[in-house]
Amino acid sequence: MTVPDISDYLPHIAFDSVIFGFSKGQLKILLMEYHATGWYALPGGFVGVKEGLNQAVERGLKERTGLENIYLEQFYTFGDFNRHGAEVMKRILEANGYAVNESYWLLDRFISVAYYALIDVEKVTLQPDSLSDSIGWYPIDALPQLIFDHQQIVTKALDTLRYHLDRKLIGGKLLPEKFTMNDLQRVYEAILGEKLRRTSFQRKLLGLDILKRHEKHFTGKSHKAPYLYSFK
Amino acid sequence: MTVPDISDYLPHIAFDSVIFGFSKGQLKILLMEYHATGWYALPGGFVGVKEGLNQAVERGLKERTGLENIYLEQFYTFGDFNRHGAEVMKRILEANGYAVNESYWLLDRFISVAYYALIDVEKVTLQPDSLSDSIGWYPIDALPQLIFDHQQIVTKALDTLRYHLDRKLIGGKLLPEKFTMNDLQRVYEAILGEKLRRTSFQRKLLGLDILKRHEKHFTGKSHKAPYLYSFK
DNA sequence: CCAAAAGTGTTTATTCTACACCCATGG
DNA sequence: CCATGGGTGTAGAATAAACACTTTTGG
Repeated sequence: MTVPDISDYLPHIAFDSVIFGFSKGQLKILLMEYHATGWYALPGGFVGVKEGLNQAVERGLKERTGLENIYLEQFYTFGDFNRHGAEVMKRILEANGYAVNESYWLLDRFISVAYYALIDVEKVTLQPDSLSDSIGWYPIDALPQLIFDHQQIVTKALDTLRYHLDRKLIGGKLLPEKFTMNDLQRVYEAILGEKLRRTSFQRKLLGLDILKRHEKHFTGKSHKAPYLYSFK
Repeated sequence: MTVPDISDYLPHIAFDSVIFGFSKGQLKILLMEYHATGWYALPGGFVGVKEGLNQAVERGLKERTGLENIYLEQFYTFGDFNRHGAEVMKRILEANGYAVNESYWLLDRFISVAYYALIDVEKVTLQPDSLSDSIGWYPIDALPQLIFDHQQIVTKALDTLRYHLDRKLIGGKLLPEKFTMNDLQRVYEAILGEKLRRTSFQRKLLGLDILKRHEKHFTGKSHKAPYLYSFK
């Protein structure tokens, strides 16, 4: 079995994606589980020699989720010398049946550009890569142990997401096109990790003048039907 | 004359620094002028094969300014495929007396991690690199034309600096240890590009409880002597 | 005593918060 | 007509802005 070839990619440069989704009231991210090792990692990839960095990340995201044109934001580049772990990567490759020698490129030191993405979980069709036997959603507050510095990357992604939440008005990117105010509030609460007051939240978001009100959404429950909203 | 050798550095990876300073009421940045070409560029460099990314940038900053332990913040990684310009780099190298062939590493495509730094201009001793005949301060609103995408990098650095100004309380990093409230206000005005109200500014900054008041500063002018302040 | 600039007090405006109240819905 | 959750009105609190006033300094 031949090992993946480097010649098409820039050496020492990688990207990692923290892909956020929201379901069952929880904020979750996508993780890959590597064959036979029980190790988890962020979905990532490499940059083609004639490919733009952002394009590479978009390509990687499409390969894993099938989605295009999704909200994507670069937030930090991790470049510590000791952030890689050659022995970890070697175990992963060997568990996949590759025989690698010490100079194999995947064992090298990598600088990784990290992005976070916000997607509607209903729209994705998950697709593992060749080294992983599964890809799935894990709640942000109950993640398995991650390889390398990926936990640190997740933490920084979450910090950045919270930081951007009120400034870039991105809360709705985790929901379908139309949603109720209560849906949106639960997204905000999951991201911020705290309860918000219903009336204040409603007033604040309506005051921003970024929501368009649509028809009412009848659930069959015995109470007033909420309006559906979308972002302008 | 031999050309610089790549073997000690990671290929295709660079960093660029937008080094801000404040003097004569203006916000300025450091630029290098390349020999014989009349071209200007941000000070930058490359990452040693066994060197951390942040350490590389700190090293580069020390080489150009003599300063250590300065405020430094990574803000974006530029990775478009067409951001480099091999013909520009070739002209620069040739103007320095290097004969380079088409496959020379400095002509390759680079991904560049950009940082901004805030320094006290009084503390620096400027030092050009081997390809430049000068390094100097240029007001942010009257920059010469820059090579590659360096103007875009500067613009994004300034956006980020404005964005961080109130959140990270970094205005004072551009001033000496002790300064008057008026000094600080002029820094804020230069960064934001707008006039601020004296009394509101004073109250706001004192209200943040981050300033320590010292002795009065007598200038010999016929008015009340202002207090000196430092950051806690 | 005057002009200039620094520092502070006070009033006003604005924004946020809390709570109350009313509305719609299905059982 | 009741319970439940959704939407809005309003009063109070907190914050921010605007303006006036006082203080200090050297000529």
